[in-house]
Amino acid sequence: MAARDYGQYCGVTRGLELVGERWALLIVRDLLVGPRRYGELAAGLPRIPSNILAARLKELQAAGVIRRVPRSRVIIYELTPYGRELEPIVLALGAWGFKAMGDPREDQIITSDSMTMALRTAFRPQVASTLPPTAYGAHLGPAELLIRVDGPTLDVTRGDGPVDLAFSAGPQIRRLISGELGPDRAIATGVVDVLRGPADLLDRFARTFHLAA
Amino acid sequence: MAARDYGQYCGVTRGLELVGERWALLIVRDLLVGPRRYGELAAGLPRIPSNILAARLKELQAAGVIRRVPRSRVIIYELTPYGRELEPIVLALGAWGFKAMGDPREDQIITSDSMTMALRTAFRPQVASTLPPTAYGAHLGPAELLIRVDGPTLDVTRGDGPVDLAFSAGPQIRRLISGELGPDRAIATGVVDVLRGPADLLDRFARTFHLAA
DNA sequence: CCGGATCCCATCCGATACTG
DNA sequence: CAGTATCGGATGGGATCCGG
Repeated sequence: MAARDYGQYCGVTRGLELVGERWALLIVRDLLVGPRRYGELAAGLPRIPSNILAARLKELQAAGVIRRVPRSRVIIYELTPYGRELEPIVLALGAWGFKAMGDPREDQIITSDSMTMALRTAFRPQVASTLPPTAYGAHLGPAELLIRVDGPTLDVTRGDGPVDLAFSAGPQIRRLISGELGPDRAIATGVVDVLRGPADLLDRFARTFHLAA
Repeated sequence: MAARDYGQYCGVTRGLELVGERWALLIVRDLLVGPRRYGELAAGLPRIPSNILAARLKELQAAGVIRRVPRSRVIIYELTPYGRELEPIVLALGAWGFKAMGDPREDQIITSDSMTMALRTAFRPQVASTLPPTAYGAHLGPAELLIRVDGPTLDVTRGDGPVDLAFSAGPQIRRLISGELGPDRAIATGVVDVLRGPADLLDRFARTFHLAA
């Protein structure tokens, strides 16, 4: 343990010792969406070697950040209350990193958990409160998300359901979230493809989810 | 660059690519206190190898987080506005890590920059507003800090000056900040040693600086 | 000195293969 | 499905060296 330790008695160094290793905070990010099985985590982090995932899970468990729960023949990993306290930090880091996102590269993928957290980051509860409850079905690359906004509360789940507006988009949806592209231009340029429902609901979506770039 | 890249198009991964490397966020932490020279950074991060420090400075510079400023024969590193936006994240991570700090080990040191940031994390402006302006001189291991509280504003600098209360303490001061130890018991047990001024001002200090454990 | 660059070794990570 | 085992290459740690 002395090797990876920073040798300082300081809250920041302690925090980094617990979740500063490569991949660790991304595991936390995905677990913030919900409990996950080993294979689900591996699928959501496609480039993580399995030995690293196994090692991180053990370390995070030893650090009291996550818990390994055997549940009816399968093993589930979930955040402890202490681990859940990382949520504002992960969201803030996501908002900070969002500003440095350029255009997507060919080899960069979108996962449903990362998009879910991005939506939570971009969600503006006070704006949403002024708008009628709305359900969106977003097909974002391989992820199919059901986004339900009701007043100041947001609920994002995987899968399908009844929606007011269904659309598909690629990584370029960032430009809609950042306001770089208006909803109408997003549709005109093909960044967003409306599948079902009135296209002007995309404006409501863009006002509900916004992140500075 | 493809090696250390996470392969996802996501704000969190982007943020981690910029400041997620080992030591990077600690360099940011120290620069949040103020601009620093190479040697000052090296002194504040005693276990960092010089090649790593040099490499991180270049990477952070390329990432737009810090700036290298030649100033009258010496080179100064300082945060860019974008880098300064990391402050709430570093403070939040420090508060989170604070909860996982046990008792200090022999080989763990305290630096003045890390203590300065810890004080900023623990500072409670709304409490301080109700108290008279106060200057503290804190001798924390090798760090001598001049802590000036005036209403909701906090100013921490290195060095000496006129103070209302001067005290010295070691790493155990964490137990005072966390409330685990009351001011009187902190003095009685020798955790805090009052050097000058009325000892009851330590109570004011403890109310001004508090962090949950 | 200050601000690094270089070298060498230990450790960690990534890719793939394998197992209960 | 949930991990271990293994191995080459990348990265970090520590010491030393160099140019201004």
